[in-house]
Amino acid sequence: MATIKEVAAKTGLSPTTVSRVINNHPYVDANKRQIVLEAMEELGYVPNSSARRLRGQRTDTIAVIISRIVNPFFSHLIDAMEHVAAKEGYQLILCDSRLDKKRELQQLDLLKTKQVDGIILASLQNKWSVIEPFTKFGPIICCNEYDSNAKLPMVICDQEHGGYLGTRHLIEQGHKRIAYAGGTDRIELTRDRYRGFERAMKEADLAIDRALLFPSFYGIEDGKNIFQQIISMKQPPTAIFAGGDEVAAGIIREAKQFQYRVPEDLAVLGFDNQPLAELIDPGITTIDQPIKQMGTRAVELMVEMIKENHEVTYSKETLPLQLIKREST
Amino acid sequence: MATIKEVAAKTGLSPTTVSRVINNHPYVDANKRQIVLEAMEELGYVPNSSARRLRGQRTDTIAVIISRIVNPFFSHLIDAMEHVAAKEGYQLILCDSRLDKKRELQQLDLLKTKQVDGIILASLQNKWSVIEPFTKFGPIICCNEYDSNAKLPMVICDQEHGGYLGTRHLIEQGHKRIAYAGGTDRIELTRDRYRGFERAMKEADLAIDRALLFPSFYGIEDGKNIFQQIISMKQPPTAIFAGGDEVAAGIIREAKQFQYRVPEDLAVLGFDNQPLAELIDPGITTIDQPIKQMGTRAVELMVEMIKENHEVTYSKETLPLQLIKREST
DNA sequence: CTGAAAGCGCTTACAG
DNA sequence: CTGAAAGCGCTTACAG
Repeated sequence: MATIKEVAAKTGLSPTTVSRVINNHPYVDANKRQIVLEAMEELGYVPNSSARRLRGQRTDTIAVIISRIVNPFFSHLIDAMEHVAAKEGYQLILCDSRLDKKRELQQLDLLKTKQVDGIILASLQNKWSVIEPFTKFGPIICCNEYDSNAKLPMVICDQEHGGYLGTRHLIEQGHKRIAYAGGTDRIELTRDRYRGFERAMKEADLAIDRALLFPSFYGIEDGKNIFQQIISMKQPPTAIFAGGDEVAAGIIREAKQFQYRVPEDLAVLGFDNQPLAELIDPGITTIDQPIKQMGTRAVELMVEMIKENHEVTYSKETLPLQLIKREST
Repeated sequence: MATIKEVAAKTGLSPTTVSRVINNHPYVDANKRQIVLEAMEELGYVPNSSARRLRGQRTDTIAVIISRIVNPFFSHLIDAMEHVAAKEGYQLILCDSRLDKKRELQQLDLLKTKQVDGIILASLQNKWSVIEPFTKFGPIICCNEYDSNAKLPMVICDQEHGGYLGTRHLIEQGHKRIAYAGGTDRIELTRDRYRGFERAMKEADLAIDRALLFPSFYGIEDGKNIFQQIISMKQPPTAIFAGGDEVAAGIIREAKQFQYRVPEDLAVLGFDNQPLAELIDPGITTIDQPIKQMGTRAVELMVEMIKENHEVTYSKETLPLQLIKREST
């Protein structure tokens, strides 16, 4: 690759001037600017990004940490984020923690090693006390998942309300034995959702049967397993609130396989409003998360922080969740 | 951030020795090694990656260019690739071209700007003549999509055979009026699939009605639109071979909405064997692509090329495709 | 408007 | 086994 020196040599100008042209500085003679531009073109010159980063102390790159790229929720979030990032002149680096604490830690190191200007945590594996030391090295914000101990800016959804909305809907449909498969304590997001579930149940004077609480799972296979457990219960639930549409879809699929009618024999409620929810039969009643808005806002906030050299302090933007009624309930 | 100099100062050793410890060189006194390690720990030292890259002329990073991350095909491909890359000590950068030539070109520039050691093209927007000049700057390989003019290593699937397999299956089910919605000429991959369709039709002495050929589309909405077109035909097809499972799912969804029975009134065949294909009702008969194997192999090949300083020459590994029979045909 | 010089933080021959 | 020096390719005060 040609270097700035070669461009300088070819034009008879100094590297400084060439650099000024590259960086669009004012105060470069229009004529000389033209000459430099042509020389760069001819030599196929492109600035070496490592050198720029080393010298300029910025990378124009943002890392996003998620926990599972094959989850459509995350791929749509990434899609939305990338869109804004590109518009703002930033590159996005996708980091998949695969729910692994050590991997997340390695990915946070990108900030220390100066590979990125900031990190958006769309999932959260480590505790705040572990993450906190990294905030010294650049902006970190939460988007989607969160930890209320964390002194970080957050762009999140009102999960408690989501849990409440879904549960109340099931109750309104006449259900009294309601299973909950969103998990109760893995992370704060699931805890808050569960609190919404609790609130709705309490409001309706319904008891929560601990036998009907399932850990939070992600995939289709998990949904199938949950149905298998339900089918073998002496007192099965009449409705189930799943932790995500994929889980809901797995439950429905397996239910149909075993000649259960949805929603008559078992009502199923999802979460996320993924494209999938509308595709399967019956369509999944679900809680819509404003993914695009959340991703967009998180990147905007991050760019702002990087540019303004914001220090990282607590702030919280909460977006609303809404119920989408379909045929599975 | 602490620098190598500070570590050196703290230990009373030279930066050279510290560097040797960082890079696990032999010939460092075991004792001193220990001292350096402790100092790094205490200072929270992490090497600046831009400096390393600039000096070492390598990034240990590979870019993968895809055309649409929300396509489950690509998110699963990325997932498989990331898995191997991490194991081999490489970082993966996800580049979404969004089917845009200019964006793809910018992403190819990552090689020139030395941000990555190599590029895996999982989709292809530009012609070979446009891509060719970039091969001077580092290894580029094709994975999934391809261009047979390209003098590049490729890891691909036998698309012609896939098109043939699916079509023959529909013919065996007794269909004679078969629609094809995989596109006929956008890219070589779709062209080859279409050639398989043609071969099967010809073998069975069936005519291809041009009115039943649809461009290649991607999403659920496209599937719905296709069904709308079919429903308004005087001589509608009895079966349709879609370009992907999402399109097939869209067709099926819309068909059911209009009281069409699948497969009795319209048989639908997909492509990819995405999780979706098994979830919806009826399950989608589809052509399975060995995504994991393809992604794994591509990264292995790339790592090999980077390490061995392979020059980029033509080579081709073709993986087999197979028919998965479900209820939609 | 322009250029010489210093320096970002590393690693790699080279010499010992 | 160890260190001084050069240099990777840029950009940014500084001086003019």
